[in-house]
Amino acid sequence: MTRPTIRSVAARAGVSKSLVSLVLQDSPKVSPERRAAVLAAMDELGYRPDPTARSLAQGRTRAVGLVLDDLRNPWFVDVLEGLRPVLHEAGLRPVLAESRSEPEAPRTFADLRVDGLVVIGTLPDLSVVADVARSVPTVLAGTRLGPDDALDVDVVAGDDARGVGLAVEHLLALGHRRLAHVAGTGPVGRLRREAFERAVRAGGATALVEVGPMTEDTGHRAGRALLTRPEPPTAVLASNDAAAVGLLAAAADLGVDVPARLSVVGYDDTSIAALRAVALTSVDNAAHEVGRLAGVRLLARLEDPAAPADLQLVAPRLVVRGTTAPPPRG
Amino acid sequence: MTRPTIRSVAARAGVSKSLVSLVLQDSPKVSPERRAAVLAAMDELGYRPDPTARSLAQGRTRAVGLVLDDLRNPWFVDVLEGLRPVLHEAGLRPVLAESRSEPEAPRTFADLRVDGLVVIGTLPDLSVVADVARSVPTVLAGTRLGPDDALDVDVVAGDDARGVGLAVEHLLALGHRRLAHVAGTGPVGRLRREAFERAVRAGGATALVEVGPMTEDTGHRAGRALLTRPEPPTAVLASNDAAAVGLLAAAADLGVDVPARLSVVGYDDTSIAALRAVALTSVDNAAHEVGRLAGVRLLARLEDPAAPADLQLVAPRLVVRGTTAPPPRG
DNA sequence: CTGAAAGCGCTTACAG
DNA sequence: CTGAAAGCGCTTACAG
Repeated sequence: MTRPTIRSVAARAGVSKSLVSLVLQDSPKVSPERRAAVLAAMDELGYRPDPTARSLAQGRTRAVGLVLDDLRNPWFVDVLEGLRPVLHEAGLRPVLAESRSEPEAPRTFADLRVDGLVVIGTLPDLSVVADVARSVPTVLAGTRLGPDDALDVDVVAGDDARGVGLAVEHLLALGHRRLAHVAGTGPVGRLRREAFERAVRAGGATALVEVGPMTEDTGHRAGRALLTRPEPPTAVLASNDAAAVGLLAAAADLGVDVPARLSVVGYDDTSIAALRAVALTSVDNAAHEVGRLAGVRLLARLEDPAAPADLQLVAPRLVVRGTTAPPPRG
Repeated sequence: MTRPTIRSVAARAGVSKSLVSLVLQDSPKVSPERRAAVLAAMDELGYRPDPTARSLAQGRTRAVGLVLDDLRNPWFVDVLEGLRPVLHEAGLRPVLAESRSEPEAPRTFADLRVDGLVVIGTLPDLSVVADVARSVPTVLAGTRLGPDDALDVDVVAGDDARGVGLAVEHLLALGHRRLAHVAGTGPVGRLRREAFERAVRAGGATALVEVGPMTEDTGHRAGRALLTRPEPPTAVLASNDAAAVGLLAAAADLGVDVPARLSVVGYDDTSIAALRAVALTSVDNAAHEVGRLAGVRLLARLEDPAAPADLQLVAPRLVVRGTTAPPPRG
């Protein structure tokens, strides 16, 4: 009971092997009668084409490698959700890898002969990607290139300058005059930080900055540092939601009431922000849309590999919840 | 500038095509000198074997399909982390799919000719898996078979009866006498619920039960229902951490202090439980170990497809944090 | 230990 | 519209 092949289908339908192949490819050169006969034979035998053989013959796998740094970050999953339907519709099948546990993932994908590569979020090191991008069409989603990245690829990302601007404007409008930022590292961290300082300065307010990896722990540590200053800030913008949650914990530790005495804003609007017990005001970075556009971009790139690399920014949106309020009086 | 193949490598090394193939397979039949020559040629040409061609010739893909229901549930990611290294060491490459967004994933994997399949966590419907498991070696990780599942496959899961027992014993030891459980659906939900009722009864205490899908929302709703009863419980065990977080939110809404007036225990000990702002007492379901053992089980199954199906239970562990305490006096 | 040949299951020109 | 042939890049007996 070996698997049926085009050979057995052809025999059963009383046609040649290549006719079966043409039917598989929906070729218009096949008469309706023969097509019906072949389809019937396929059905009777339970035939399913072997993608391995097809890939070898066609020289393309119809697979797209998706690399993200950390499956635990729900933001990545949002991007994935926007991306997946686009690939699916194009008959491409996503294959996922987490670079944190498999740093060589982009190269592995290249060896697998994927048709394209999408890198989601900021990777600690882009050099492997730079290498692979020379032979595989590649799109970066939800991250930005740094000045040192020798990489000429399409990029789709949230407009961080605007997102930070929205958050700062919200806080300024509430009346805050001492604002702090827990900044992340990497190109995105730098962009957000610069936008923060620019926006706060433009509002004539004071900007404090703490820096660290975008984790709960960083937020907690930064929170303690900021809140024990002689003149603590009345509002903090975190580099992401995890850091914001750390800030909230630090405030709780120190008996600082949020939002009465401290306003906190997160970034990315992940599911953690929406938890009732957290209710974090956060910048929705349009992850879903970033994913969708990255997919569209990759398809365009597959069509026209020679087109110049493109940078596309998606407008973010501020989601106001329970952690922001006017500063305490006096 | 076409990719190098064994053909070009052979030409460069001055040997035959098949000799190159033998080197690729680490065959002991190759003389050290020739092997060195071939390896040098590969290196000079930057040769990487084509896995597509290899799969077609060998009739195996060395890929393992991993199906999970929801990438957002961090518990799944923990299982993945335990599983991945085992597969990696065996030269198998994991391919991930989320059944929530791709219900046909198991069948897709079968069409791709994966060598094996691991189903992680509870799927809403196992019928597709049952179908695929007939032709593809399959292991279920972190879920249990229901009485109606016509499926004869290996299962590796946390020992839910024991885990629930640990939680209930903890609460009884603290002095609680009115315990509630927010039960989930499916085989796992049923197991946990039965274990809860058994353990509470054995302790001579009163057991209340609310049922619903394992979400924050269910926890929130159940919390309101339980806490507004004439005689509310003093402790609640949730079916998972998400539901427990919903419970915490309901308690906060109603001004019920946790843990002074209500103890809450979660299940799975996900990263949410460990957040400082949550500090949830939870049952560590040994997700990592479940993943590891599922991998080991799959390898054994690939070795011996005829072996009888096996059920393996992993001992859970209670992680006590800040949401449990003795009941209020009086 | 080595080399020539057939084959894995499909697709792709190419001649009818 | 159809059929016979070659080829995708490997592996696998098989004869030397």
